[in-house]
Amino acid sequence: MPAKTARERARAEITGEIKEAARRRIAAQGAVGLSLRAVARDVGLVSSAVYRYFPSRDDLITALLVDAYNDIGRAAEEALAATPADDPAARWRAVTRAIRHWALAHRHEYALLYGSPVPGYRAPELTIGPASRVTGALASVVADAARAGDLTAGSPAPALPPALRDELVRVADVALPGSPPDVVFRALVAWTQVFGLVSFELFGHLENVVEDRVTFFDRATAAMAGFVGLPAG
Amino acid sequence: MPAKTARERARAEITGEIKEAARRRIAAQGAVGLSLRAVARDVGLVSSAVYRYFPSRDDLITALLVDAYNDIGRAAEEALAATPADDPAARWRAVTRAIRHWALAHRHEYALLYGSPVPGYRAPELTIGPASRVTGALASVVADAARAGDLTAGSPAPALPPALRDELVRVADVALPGSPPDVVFRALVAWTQVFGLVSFELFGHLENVVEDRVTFFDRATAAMAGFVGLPAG
DNA sequence: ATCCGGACGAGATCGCTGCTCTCGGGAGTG
DNA sequence: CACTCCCGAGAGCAGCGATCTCGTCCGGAT
Repeated sequence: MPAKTARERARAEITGEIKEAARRRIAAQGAVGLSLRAVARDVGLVSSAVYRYFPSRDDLITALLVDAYNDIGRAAEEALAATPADDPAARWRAVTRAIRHWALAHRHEYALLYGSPVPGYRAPELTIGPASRVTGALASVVADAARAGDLTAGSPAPALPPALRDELVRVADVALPGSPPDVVFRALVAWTQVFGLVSFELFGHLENVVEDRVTFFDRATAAMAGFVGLPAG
Repeated sequence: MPAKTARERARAEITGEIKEAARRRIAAQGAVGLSLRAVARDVGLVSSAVYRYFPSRDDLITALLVDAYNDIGRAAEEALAATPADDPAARWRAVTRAIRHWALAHRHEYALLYGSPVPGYRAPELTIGPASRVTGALASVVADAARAGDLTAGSPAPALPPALRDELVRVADVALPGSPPDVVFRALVAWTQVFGLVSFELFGHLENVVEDRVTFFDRATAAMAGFVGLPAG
């Protein structure tokens, strides 16, 4: 099957060059400032030629979006794989740290993924797979600990409303198999906290508030790990 | 001093019309799609005339940014004022609910404030005042409870590193007077959680995860109120 | 009452953008 | 060898932000 014709190879190569040039321009000026004509100039093409490879500017951005989701997802998964399985709190910190690290190294791509959505732009279905890789890495930390019976019982929370409870059971089925709704709930809260914190740091809302970002982030994620009930190894 | 000349009145009025038209267009298509020429057409001006009122498109956006910060800040403060002072947990929920409510009613303006910053655009100093109103409302809930000695002691956290501790003391001085560093730390974590959750909901990251957003949000903020140590009245 | 400076709106213009269409050449297929 | 189809170039369109010039008219000072 990989009997590629010369045409196919050339096409794949130029597609890659276009994406690479677009990535560089996004890193420099952000996604909203991405100019298809500038990308074309970078790769030595005339602007109309780029349309042979991407039907529109949005499709080019979508391709980069998928790549970025896979990239941060892979970073999270690698961090997970590199951390001993018997220390759930350390695993949580490792994954969240990997997320922050990737975000700092790819500010504009992170903004593309988790910042304001482009108005009128609806993320195609094919993005949800790659998008869930990061979340899956975070979820597996909690799910693994829950399955192993390692979670410390949280402070007794008031019972969740039945409707929400049912929803969380459904979430557990796909993302945190074996976790009770209460754990799913806490995991979701911690999940939003992580990205809220990273976004605040990247988008400048921590300016004049916290300067030692590394320490603060580590402490915050550790605290949220405690909130979820992940025991320190 | 308010002896406005006809010119000044006309100028203020047209400035307001331009901002109002721009607000409408932002509500419709978001800030990145804001076209100065379209705004000019809306108010019956030629595009170059708008430059008599705003030196550039960015300055127009900045004006709207300040208005939006003040708007969400006022919403938060009003929610605070309308809630009995003796129930810290309820006050926290009220303020966070007001934030979410405003965000849902002004999606694109919220995205302008808390989404991806416009690349190359540096928020002028004059935005930081209005920007801190929301944060101030949230902070005062915690600070008031702390001053009143109402905070339940959190689970014993490991001592904060001295450098971070000093920073948090400084933060307490300006935003949470009378609160110990540990409380400031928890408040900051809860703060990022609130905006992380709102942003995730607005930017579509809760799609296919949680559908009953209202209940989930209320439970999440209640849980974070507990995390901070705010007692239920 | 007159006069002059400054504010203001219109219009033209520049360089840029995303996107479409047409044309010509060359590579792969029969 | 002939045919098809892919691909790049180029021209062109409408729209954009921004600048400049040119009349006009308002308002305060003389």
